[in-house]
Amino acid sequence: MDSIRIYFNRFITLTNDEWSDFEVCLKKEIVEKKRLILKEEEKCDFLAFIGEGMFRFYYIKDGEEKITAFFFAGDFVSNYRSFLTGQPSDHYIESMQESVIYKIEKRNLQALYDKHKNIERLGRFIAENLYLGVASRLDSFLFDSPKQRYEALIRRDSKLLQEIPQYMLASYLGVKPETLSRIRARK
Amino acid sequence: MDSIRIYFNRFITLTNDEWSDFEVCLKKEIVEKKRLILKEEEKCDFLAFIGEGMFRFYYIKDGEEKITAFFFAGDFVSNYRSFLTGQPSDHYIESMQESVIYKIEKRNLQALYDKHKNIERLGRFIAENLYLGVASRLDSFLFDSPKQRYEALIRRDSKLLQEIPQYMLASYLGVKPETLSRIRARK
DNA sequence: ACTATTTATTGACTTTGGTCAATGAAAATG
DNA sequence: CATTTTCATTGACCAAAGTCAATAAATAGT
Repeated sequence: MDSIRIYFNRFITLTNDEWSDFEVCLKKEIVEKKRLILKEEEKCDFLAFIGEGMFRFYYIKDGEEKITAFFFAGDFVSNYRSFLTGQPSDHYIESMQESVIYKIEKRNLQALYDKHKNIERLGRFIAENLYLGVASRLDSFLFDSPKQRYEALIRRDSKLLQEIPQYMLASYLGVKPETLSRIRARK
Repeated sequence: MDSIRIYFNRFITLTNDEWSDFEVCLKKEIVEKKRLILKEEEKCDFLAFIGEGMFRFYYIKDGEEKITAFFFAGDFVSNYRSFLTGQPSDHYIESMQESVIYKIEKRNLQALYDKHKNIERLGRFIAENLYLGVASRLDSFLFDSPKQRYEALIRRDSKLLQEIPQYMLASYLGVKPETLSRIRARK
């Protein structure tokens, strides 16, 4: 469990006191491949820190799976919108490999926010970080072509290319599998 | 100045003590129409609370203005990415009407974060709120057509339609003015 | 190793939004 | 109020992504 503590130093260094309070709220779970950890209509009452593995965050529109995001080791996976607002999720979260996650429930996190100023700050850092992620993804959609998005993706995140089937990448890029195949062909 | 305090109750109720510390950091500015409050390449070291007026947040690509967001009374306007990361802005922020803003500088806000737990929390709420905004905008781009985006826009935000010229709305929706005109025509 | 299933590619055609240009309408300016 | 400039609309054409369908390649299951 202590191995995941270092991940948090990216955001903030917690004292031993703060960390031990935090740690008792973390529930470790082993998740098999292709398991849903959140279903549509469910309220998302947790953040899950990914120790190992990866997840996809998708919803279904007109019978088709639309992938909004992927999450990897070191990320928090959650439907953050549902988590924040209490509204039911419009997305599914599915493991793409056998994974290890550490869940923290909303009510526990809120208690920690109340108790420790530093954890309140950690919560801010997490929100700010998620903001930056989604903002830069929005940017790539706003005014780049699918081809540019694909090229930016392989430049930044070659990990994605190796582990994720192409039709899922296509969905993530907002195009059809045929189109992604053609983008790759003309090069 | 007190009139803007009530806006904050949307996020959190500050004590008189917290508020007075906050208030002294707010610098009121009257901004004429079509004034840039942030230029490209500048570091954005402030959040500006909008008391009156509206702003557009845009950048220039291939000589064309691309509008990423609009901000209205009650919003915080800023290049939040630049504010958080310290990187120079890739966007401009321009007033679209004569406006009244209350600026708070990053270093002052950080001092307030340190001093008052409640303001630290306010900072979290602001980040969470901005996250929700950009996430729902990303959603509309991910898998809706321009036509669906336009219709969603007029359903939610008819204010936009009245005050904003159509070619700016087009840019905001990610299409050319001609296309938006045609979308409106076929109905 | 063989089979069934899933995933990726390719072709022909359609749809949609972009481009360029002309025209009309509205708003700003003097 | 007249003129200029900006903004919105429309048409003809183009380019890019979607659709539908066939086939090939890769993967999983037995």
